Amino acid sequence: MSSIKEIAKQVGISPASVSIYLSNKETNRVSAKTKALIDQAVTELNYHKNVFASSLSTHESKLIGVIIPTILPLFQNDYTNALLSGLQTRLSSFGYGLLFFPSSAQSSIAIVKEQLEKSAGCDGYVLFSTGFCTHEQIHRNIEEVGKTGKPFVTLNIPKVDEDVSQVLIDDLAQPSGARYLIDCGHTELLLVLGRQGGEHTRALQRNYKRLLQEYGIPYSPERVLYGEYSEETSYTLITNALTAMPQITGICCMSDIMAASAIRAAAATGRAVPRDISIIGRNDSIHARLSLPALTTIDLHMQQAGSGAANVLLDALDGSTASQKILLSGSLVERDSVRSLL
Amino acid sequence: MSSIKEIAKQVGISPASVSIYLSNKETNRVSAKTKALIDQAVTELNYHKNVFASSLSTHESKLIGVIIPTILPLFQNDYTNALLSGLQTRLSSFGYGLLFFPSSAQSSIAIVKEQLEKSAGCDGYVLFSTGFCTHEQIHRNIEEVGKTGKPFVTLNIPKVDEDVSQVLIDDLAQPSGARYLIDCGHTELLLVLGRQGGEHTRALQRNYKRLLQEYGIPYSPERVLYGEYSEETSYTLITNALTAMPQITGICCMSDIMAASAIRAAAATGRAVPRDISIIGRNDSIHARLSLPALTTIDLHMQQAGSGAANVLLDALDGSTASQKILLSGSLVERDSVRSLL
DNA sequence: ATAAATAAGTTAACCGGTTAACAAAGAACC
DNA sequence: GGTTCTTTGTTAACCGGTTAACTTATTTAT
Repeated sequence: MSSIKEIAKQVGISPASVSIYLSNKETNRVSAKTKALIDQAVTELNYHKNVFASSLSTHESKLIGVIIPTILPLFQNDYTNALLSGLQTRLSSFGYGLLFFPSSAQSSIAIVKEQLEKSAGCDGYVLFSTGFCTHEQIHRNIEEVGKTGKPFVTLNIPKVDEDVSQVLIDDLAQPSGARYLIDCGHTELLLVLGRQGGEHTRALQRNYKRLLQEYGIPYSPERVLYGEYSEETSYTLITNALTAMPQITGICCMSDIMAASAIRAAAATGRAVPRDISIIGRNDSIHARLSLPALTTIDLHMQQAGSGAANVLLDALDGSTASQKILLSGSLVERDSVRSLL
Repeated sequence: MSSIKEIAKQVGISPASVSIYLSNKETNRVSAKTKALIDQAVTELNYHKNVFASSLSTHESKLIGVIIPTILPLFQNDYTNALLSGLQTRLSSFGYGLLFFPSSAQSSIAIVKEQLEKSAGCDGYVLFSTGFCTHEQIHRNIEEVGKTGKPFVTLNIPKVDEDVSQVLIDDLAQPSGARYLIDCGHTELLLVLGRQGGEHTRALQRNYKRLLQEYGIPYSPERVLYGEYSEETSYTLITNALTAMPQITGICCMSDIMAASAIRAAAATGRAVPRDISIIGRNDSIHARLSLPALTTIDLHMQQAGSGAANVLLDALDGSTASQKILLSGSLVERDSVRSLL
């Protein structure tokens, strides 16, 4: 590893001059001749600036820490990937890199602590909430990240009172899909949720109950499934449910993956979609476009949420101290998996 | 941001002692009593070790740089995500974090250079190859990363002569799917490739030609499509191709996404899969399991490749200097999208 | 011709931790 | 009682870059 000193030695100047030039190529404190010599030495010695040394001095690392409290492998989840994608794209265009920390812990809170442990030095953080986080844990995690004193945004988190920047997706807790099915005349519904105990699931379920009440449709627990966002679990559960309850005409799923599984489950139990049964997904991920029939779904604008979070963070990094709350609404994407009964 | 000095001051000892304890809690150079005091101060002052300062001293950052030469948003690609997932999971369990650098450049080579520019200080690198990389660029990129002197692994890269560690997927360049279709009696084939010019696509195409020759099947360019790994592009191209060439009975796709699109295209042109037309995918991603009929596909074991790469890197980080080449074979996963004509 | 401004560069302290080398006090040993 | 070993620390240099303050030589202005 060549250092700034070696460059300086080769050119025959002081390390300071090299640093001055390298951190601002337009400086007029280094002559054109010397600049050229430095450039040459940089190439010859294959010099790359040590970010760590540099950050240590400048107190700026151009690195954002990503805190995702999950025990599942990363990069395997639709929601998170879309969010990350939007985030990365935007941050990257402002010169910021992303940092993912290791963690061997098992609980949401311990993971966050462990990841923060190794992260001091980042310019800011993005805190995700996942299907593993309970209400209580979300608050603790926000508090923990807050203690770093660095700017941060929370993402994919149910609305929270704390005075922190957050990008909220209005429809995250809204059973908009179910409402649409009801509006299309369906009353015999199946609701496929994520992970039992997770805050996302709980909030959605709460509002679903309220929705049924509003329409005077009875709520029955056996019509609520916990598919755990997994295609296998949801396929099995839905297949069983459809067999046990042939009167079902509409399935509202909390994710497109589970909705795609629902299509398969419908086929497995001899039903055609949407003729015999209507299915609605959520997220408008690629699965919605690929499945046959293509899924009617709620676009949660996850990618936009990611870039929105990046914007908020960028503002804070820029010195803005006010916490921002960005509210995104989901939108219905009508495709071919829902039939109106009216 | 509290520092080690503040801890030291509060406890009334030298910063060195704090550092000694904090970098090895089992040390016997600090008394139990002092240890407790330090722990207390750490909690009270909410101290987190500055990784950068620490790495600077120890020349170890526990951070791996991920170099992905693409201009597309990250985390939106099946292949890459599976690879990253395997990589992250394994590296994480050994305490390594992942670093993604920003880049605004447009060419594969410039991106790699720019990302390396900001990365000195990582303990090692993972170099991806993408559909954007030509043969020439892949070599240049390897050379560029090699110049850092840090251990690195190449991933998702067609076999390369250089003496560098690489995880190879044997089937990356093999038209195993096409061979299977032919073995099932299909001779009127459509090949759906990725991006024209990309090395992955080129290698596969070359070997596909050879395969047809081997079986005495004529090769015709209009039966080769460049779907660009995109569901829309491939859907349009395949729909058109099926309309123009009704004799086609088998479609071999370079990705599951394109295969899923092929199913939709088949439906759009009035064909049933696999009755009228057989379709085979590649990667065994979630799309293969979700589509209806479920896709017969080639499992490339991407996730395993990722963790394999992590292992190789871990070895190198551990001091092993020999470059390793890990060879993974793809395996056929038979589902419901291919019908035997024999 | 002289003062003031500019150009080009240097010195040295600092960022926050780490670690080799050293030190002082008490315990253990002969 | 003197020597050696432990225990529990400290000092100071260093990692690689940055930057305020300073210096010297050269222009420019008056």
